[in-house]
Formats: sequence, C-alpha cells, structure tokens
Amino acid sequence: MRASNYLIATLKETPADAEVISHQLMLRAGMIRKLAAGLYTWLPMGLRTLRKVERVVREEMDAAGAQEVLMPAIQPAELWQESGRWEQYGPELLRVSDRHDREFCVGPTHEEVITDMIRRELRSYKQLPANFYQIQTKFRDEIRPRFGVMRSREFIMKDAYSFHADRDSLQETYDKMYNAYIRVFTRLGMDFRPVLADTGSIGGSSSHEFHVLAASGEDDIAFSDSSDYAANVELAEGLALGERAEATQEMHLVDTPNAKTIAQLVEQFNLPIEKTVKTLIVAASEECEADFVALLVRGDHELNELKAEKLPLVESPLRMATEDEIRPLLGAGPGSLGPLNLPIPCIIDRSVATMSDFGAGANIEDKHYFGINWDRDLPTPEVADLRNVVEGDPSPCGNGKLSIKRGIEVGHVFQLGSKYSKAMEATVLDENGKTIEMEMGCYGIGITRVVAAAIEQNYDDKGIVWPQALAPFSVALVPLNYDKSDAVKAKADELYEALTKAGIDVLLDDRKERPGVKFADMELIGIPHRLVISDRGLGNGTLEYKARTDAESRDIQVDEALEFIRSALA
RNA sequence: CGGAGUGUAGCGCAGUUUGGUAGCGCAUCUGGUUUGGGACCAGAGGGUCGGGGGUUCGAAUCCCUCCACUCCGACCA
Repeated sequence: MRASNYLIATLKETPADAEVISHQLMLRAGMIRKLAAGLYTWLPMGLRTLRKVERVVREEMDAAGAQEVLMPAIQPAELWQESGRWEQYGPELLRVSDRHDREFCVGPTHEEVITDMIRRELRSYKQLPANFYQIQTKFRDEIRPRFGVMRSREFIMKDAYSFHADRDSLQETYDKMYNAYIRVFTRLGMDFRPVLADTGSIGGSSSHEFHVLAASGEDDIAFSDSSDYAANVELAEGLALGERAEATQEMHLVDTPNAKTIAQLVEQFNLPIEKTVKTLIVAASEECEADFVALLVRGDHELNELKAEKLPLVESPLRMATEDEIRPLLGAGPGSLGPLNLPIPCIIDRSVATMSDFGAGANIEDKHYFGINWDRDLPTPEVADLRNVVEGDPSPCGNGKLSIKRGIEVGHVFQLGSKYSKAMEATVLDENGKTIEMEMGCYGIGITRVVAAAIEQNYDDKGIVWPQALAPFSVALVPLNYDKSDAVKAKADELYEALTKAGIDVLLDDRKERPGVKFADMELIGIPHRLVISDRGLGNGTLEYKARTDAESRDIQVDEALEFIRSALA
C-alpha cells in the first residue's frame, strides 16, 4: 500500500474523552472514530488489524472442526419468547419494531437463532456432534459503554455453538475449543490466562474465561502463587481463615451514635476491622418463611453477589433491602444491625464463623455489641461461602496463597447443557429411535475487544507496538526525499514491488512529509519493521533497518533487504 | 437510573464570574524557504458558540427547557 493513497489519520493530540491507553492510541493512530456512545467506525488502518484477528480465529475454528455460518443481526421476538429470554433480558436487549409492528431485537448473542436452525436441519444422532460458528456484529445496550471498543455497545464477536447427543461428546468438543482458544491467543501474541468462571444466568456445568492480563481490565482474577489455579473472583471459593480462638471478653452493649459505617466504628472504638461484622439484609426466596435474610461478612470483606444469590433462601437476582424495609423489621437502621435478636434467618460467611470477641450492630439504634462469641452469646448460624476472596487468602486448590490481578475478558467457553434445546425443542433421534434433547456448548471471542486488549499489553511512549500477527502492515518503507531523489524513488519502488510480490504487507510512505513526521506516524501506528531508504545510505549500498522494539537502527545491505525482512518475519 | 461535569472551527482549549462586532495552538489551503525525528515565514479558508424558547437596545455570556457526550456510583449498612 502506498501511503499517498491511504488514509493515515493520525492525531498529535489525545482526544479528551479517551480514558485508557488503548482507546487513546486507537484514536491517535487513526484506527477508529466514534460515531455515538459505544458506536465506532473502523478506519482502514484499524480494519486491517481487525481482519488479522478474524483470520487467526477463522483458521483455528476451521482447524477445530467448526463450520462457518452467518446469521442475521436482527432477530424475531418469537424466538426469544420461546426461550424465555424476551422477558428475562433487561434493557440491554435493543428491541425494535418493523413497519408491520412486528417485534424484533438486535442480537446480543445467537443461541436462539442457531438452535432454531439446528432443530430444522438436524434429525439424527448420526449428524452429531456438530459445531457452527460465525463472526458477527452484536449489540448490547450497555448501561455504560466506556474505554472505546473495549466496552462498546456494538461489537464484533466470534460465537460458536456445538450440539451433542450426550455429555461426553459435549466435554470432548469443549476441550477441543478450549485448546483452540489457547492457540488463538498464543498466535495473537497475548499474555493471557484461562480462568474458571461463573456460568452466569445461562446455567450449565463448566465454564472458562480467557483473560488478557492488564491493569485496565474490568475483572478481578485470583491466582494461586504455587499452582496453575486461576479463577474469576466472582467464582473463587473463599475458605475459612484459621481456627476460632477462645473467648476472652464478656459481651457488652456500647453506645455508638456516630458510627454508621464499619470505618467509623473502627476509628472511634479502636477495634481491629477483622473484629467487626457487616450485616446485609437481602430479599428472601419463596423457599424461605421470612421475607428477608441477613448475610454476615467480616468488616473488611465484600459480599459476593453471585455466591449469595445461589443460596436456596436468597432471592435471585439478589436484591438488597431498603432502609424503609429494614426499620420496621429490625427496629434499627443500617449501621446498627447485627446477628443478635434477629427475627429473620441468618447466614454467615466461613470467615465470620471463625471470629471471636467481635463487634456487631445490636439491632438497637446507635448501639453495638462488642465481645460477641458464637455458641456462647448466640448459636452459630448457617455457614456458607459468601464473600469475595482477597489477596493473601489460601488458594481453594489447596496450594499456596491467592494473588489478584486485573483481566480483560477476551474469550469465554461454556457448556450450556440442554437449556435451549429443551425450551425450543431441538431434538434428534438416538440409536434406539428415541427422541433426545441435544446437549449444547457455546464459545465466544470478542474480536473487537481483542484489538484493544492487545494494545493494552503492547505500547510505549511513542505509540502502539504491534505483535507481528496483528500489525496492520508488517513493514514500513520510509524513503527520504522520495519526490526529489530519483535514486531513492527507484530503489523504494523496487523494494515495494519485491516485498509486495513476496506476499508481505508493506506500507510505502511516499507522502511529501518531513522525515520526522513519517517516523513518528509509523511508530504511532506500531508497524513492527521499518526500512529507511535515503541517498546517504544508498551511496554506501545500505538501507537502515529498525524493529519497532529496537532502540537503535542498524545498516543492512540493499541487496539483502528482501531476505533480511523475510527472515525477520519468519 | 442517581450524582457530578462538559458542549465554542476537524482536534485540544480560552472567552461565560462582570452581556457590547468570537479568539489561541494544532490541523487544512496558497506562495516561498527548508528537508534524517512531529520545520519556518507570509497569507487564506473554516463557527446557526449543542437545539428551542425567554429577558434585554444588544446574549457564547443571564433565565427556562430539551438534547448529546464524559466521569463517578448503582450490595459493601
């Protein structure tokens, strides 16, 4: 490609509303432009990288035996009503009506459409297993789009869906896809980890997310420091912390008029935060005889919403009681709540069960009990894993301690089971001629997000530093005085032809710009290899080569340039 | 949805407090000089000051209203 005939839309200044580095650099390098909140146009330079991601994904999906299809972005409401998600899905689902007032949605995912296709096309277990994928634009009306294409509303996703006669077959394909994902992200040059994940509202048994490690990530990932264990904090099991110590204090009531929060309690009464308890009141499920349930976690811990709503007594989705609901029920407001004299069921976290001599609200306005001990002052309530794990916790795998890092979710594989095949009657006949519901798996990669995640891991003060597999161009040919020097022009054109003929993506910067401008642009765009052609070098029969990651350039022989680049790309 | 903030040239911003003919830097165009790390000189083009309504002799500026965008929050008592 000749730069004079290509949109090099670089910016010197950083647009004011770009927060994270990938968003800033994608704008500055002229890859994307914003159209509206969470909606982006991909300019030629950005699209080239996007296509590279797609290519790697396609190759690995094909190699793993998946077949490519393309389903509509717009989907009829009927299918969603059939699966029950028309009601279930909240405002994230963009619903539209056509001219006949028929309802549709802009697909945030395609389980319904693929299941519909499969139930029409597949009749026999002999056609299984089958795995179909597409690379499609999705739309999710995010509460708060941010970070450019990292969390946009419209985005491109590779989604695959597999169908099976039994669970073993599903597991087999799941493992195959898991390994394909490892190959994809490895080829893309990313620092990533597969981590145990929650199956979310879709349910199912097994699930892994693929996370790119980066400070700007929106998820917390827990790692063991001495094993391969890695899990999303949403899921990581919180173990009990040591044994319960003997009681050394008598329980006593204390006036705490100015302590409405744990922080204030700790500050005003010289109480270690590990000796305090937070009492959270949440709506109860129908199974529970009371309307509300109290959940207790240690003062310095956080309630894990997913763990809480999986408890039989707790309503799902989780709903916190309002102050107006709490006061008539307990006789005190938030800030003075605790486990003593509770008229509702109480469930405590494992780490709370091992506490002694601790402080908690008294369920009397502006009063707390200090020196509370289980089994002496009140019976130990039901114990469960309720909290988010924190740095330094023992690893659930039994080896070592947990550390916590931020991750960007770029892929997700999970086993759906028969949820959709059941709801939508996607069945085949088995070898006994009996009708069976198919087992399903589903596997996603955020194509557009991968581009942003790659930049989060690969940049310096000059701009993007693309891994080879993602670079929009592999080589930047930078002739100096292209418009004035016949020798430079001739050699540059010759090299451009030769490299292009060799199948290498090369950008010839034939713009009438000063050298500094060209260098700065090529570095901002992040092209991995640069060749400078100048009269000065040609006089000695040399070109100047610099890898994007090199600090200094070096001279190479003109005649060897093609071979040099070939081996650099190998 | 709650809170905060911002909308002025393609981008980054000043001007708004105290109403009086709309500015700066970058970018763009023309001419010239430059030419190995985001050049310099001279000139030029480009604005319904987010939209609508109001107050006023006069509104980017004051008032009302709508819209868009950004940030924080949306369990952590």
